[in-house]
Amino acid sequence: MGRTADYSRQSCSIAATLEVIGDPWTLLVIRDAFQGVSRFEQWQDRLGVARNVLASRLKTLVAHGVLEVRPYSERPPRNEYVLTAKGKDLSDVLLTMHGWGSKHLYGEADSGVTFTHKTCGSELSPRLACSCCGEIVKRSDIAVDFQADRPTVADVLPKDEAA
Amino acid sequence: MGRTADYSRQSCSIAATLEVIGDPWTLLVIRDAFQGVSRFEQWQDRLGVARNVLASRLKTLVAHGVLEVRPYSERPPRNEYVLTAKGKDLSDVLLTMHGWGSKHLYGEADSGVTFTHKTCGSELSPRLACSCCGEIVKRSDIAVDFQADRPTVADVLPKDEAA
DNA sequence: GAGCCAGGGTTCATAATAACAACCCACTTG
DNA sequence: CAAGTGGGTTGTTATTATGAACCCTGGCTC
Repeated sequence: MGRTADYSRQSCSIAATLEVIGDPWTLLVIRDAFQGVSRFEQWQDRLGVARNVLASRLKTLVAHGVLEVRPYSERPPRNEYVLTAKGKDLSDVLLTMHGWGSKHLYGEADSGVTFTHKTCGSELSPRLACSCCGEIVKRSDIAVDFQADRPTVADVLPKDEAA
Repeated sequence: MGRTADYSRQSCSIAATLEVIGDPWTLLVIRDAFQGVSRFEQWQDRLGVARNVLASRLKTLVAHGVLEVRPYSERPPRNEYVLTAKGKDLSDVLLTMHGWGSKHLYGEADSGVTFTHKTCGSELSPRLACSCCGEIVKRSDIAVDFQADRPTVADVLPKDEAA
């Protein structure tokens, strides 16, 4: 579901990732979750997204294991949504996008949020490093390898469940 | 234009970035551009996206300075589209998304493409590093700073031009 | 215990997009 | 000069998102 576009015939983890987080509003929902938002009304207030769309996005993020439902009240039954470990791992994606937007759209760190790297005290402008050797990766140092006959996005994601 | 969702009232470089690359198919267009695709028919064949949608995406990517039109033939007038420096800087976003998808959707490197870090020879699983101190960034080492009264996405992006 | 409020949704009708198919134009090739 | 190719545009139809209204559970207050 989500956007009309159907990436499921591709065999690519970028396409698969977009199948999970590529719907309109989804990444902003996740961004807000990193800033501590966990309840329906909070997201609705901050984003101004239509309530049915928000409900649908939360549902599919839960289905994909990015968010987790947690009841925080029994008597009036109420749920909140918190990031799972899988969801928290999306921080790199958000930071990278923040870095690109700050550099190329806003002029360096003029948007509403900046990140400070606590251990060195400087403002964080993230670069990619190789987890193996720790070196910062240059585009020219990357070789792309294609493999044939890999599972498609459809093979790898849960069957669609949205209402 | 693009997706119906309108992020332009926000003041956030993630939202601004999504305004540029958040439309359906857009990131896959860019992914293919990194793999050497530069012509209309190539994208159309690989993605299966509707031709009018593809034309619209290329147009807005050019308008945002991510792609650049370059005529490669005069006599039958023909254009190709190549990544600008700004566009090439999106490699980090794609690599990060690839990393997340490989780890959490495919099981480690089982998707169609992998990246090798040439200088150390290992398969690249990208981590974020601080450009200042070079250290790999842990989520817990990041402090988030909010500023008030920053320009909104609408202030920062060119007026919409799409057909 | 009637009325009102809050949180967390669902259910419509309507507007905006994406999909799909057909068509067009400028050549090139046989 | 008929057919083909690259790069689109122009419809029409199917899907989404928007927006507003409504619902349900329960608490609060008078």
